[in-house]
Amino acid sequence: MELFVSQFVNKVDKKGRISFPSIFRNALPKSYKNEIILYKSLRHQSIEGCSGKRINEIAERINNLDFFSDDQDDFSTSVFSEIIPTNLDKEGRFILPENLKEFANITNEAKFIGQGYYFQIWEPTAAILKQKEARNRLVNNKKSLSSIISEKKSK
Amino acid sequence: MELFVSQFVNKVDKKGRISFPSIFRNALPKSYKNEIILYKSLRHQSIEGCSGKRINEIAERINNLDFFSDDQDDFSTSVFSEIIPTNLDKEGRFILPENLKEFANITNEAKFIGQGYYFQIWEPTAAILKQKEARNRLVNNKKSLSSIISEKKSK
DNA sequence: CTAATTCCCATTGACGCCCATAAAATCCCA
DNA sequence: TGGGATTTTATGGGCGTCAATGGGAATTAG
Repeated sequence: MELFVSQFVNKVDKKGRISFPSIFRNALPKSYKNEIILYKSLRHQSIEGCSGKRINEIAERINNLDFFSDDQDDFSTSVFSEIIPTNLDKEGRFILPENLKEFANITNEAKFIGQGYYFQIWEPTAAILKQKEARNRLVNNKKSLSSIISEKKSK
Repeated sequence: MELFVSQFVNKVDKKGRISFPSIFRNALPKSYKNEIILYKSLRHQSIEGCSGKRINEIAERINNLDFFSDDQDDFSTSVFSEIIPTNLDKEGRFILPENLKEFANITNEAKFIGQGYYFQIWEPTAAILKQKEARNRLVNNKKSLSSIISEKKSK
């Protein structure tokens, strides 16, 4: 499966449009081209997004939670009721919904951050802070990193 | 698996391109020919890189982390947003991204250093210093080297 | 009918594709 | 095995295409 990787700062134009980065477009599954799913991050003041295909996979995972658990209900509410399916135009742009822009403090520019199977959209300055923190945690935590990166582990 | 070995100094041209050494190209997996992944080294002021295949293997492990964990988000940011997938042209060259060049103080020339499963790209003068230090540490520490080698044998 | 959204066209700069050359490495045959 | 012939590699540069961006026209929604 293709991954969302790397990072890009793009501009929001007068009409509220912004280009979805080219290599992110290429990471969308063929059968879900031209569609992305947006939602508020549960952890940060930022927007998150993914392909329609991934939403279906998440639905499965949630469905596998205990049917009567609070988690199941909370996630159904938080995730499914809040997601915003969005279409890309022929130039690969989409309209950033006003309430999401406010939530993430985005005005003229936004930074796309690849997260593998999903992506995030940040106000550029806030994104830099977030990345520094993540990198620090990584450096101070080499042991757990190496267990992820090292060759023959897991599986 | 093929390894990245030996070292080469190549030139950065006006367009910012540089040749990926021929024997490094041959070390790329067939299904990931023409693609390399670049990122800032966590240890040094240098660039590191690997094949796309390796990144996909890491992605799988991260995706297997608890879906709701903070670690999952941290790792995704630190790994996926910081890597830069890059294509080789038909002559085996690629564009050295400006921010990575700055990070490693590279201007006209760069030194490729094979590290086995990955490689490094250094400003040539800095590379010489680094290699001397590494060699001195090894020579002053033969005992631990032999223990590394015999460990491998016993596997 | 007004406002929002999509379509279409234009511009600019970056990048990929192609061709060319010189030097180095490899081949090959007497 | 020596040395010329061929292939590969590193490098340079022209040019077409594509991505990001802007804005007018057309279309849809309410």
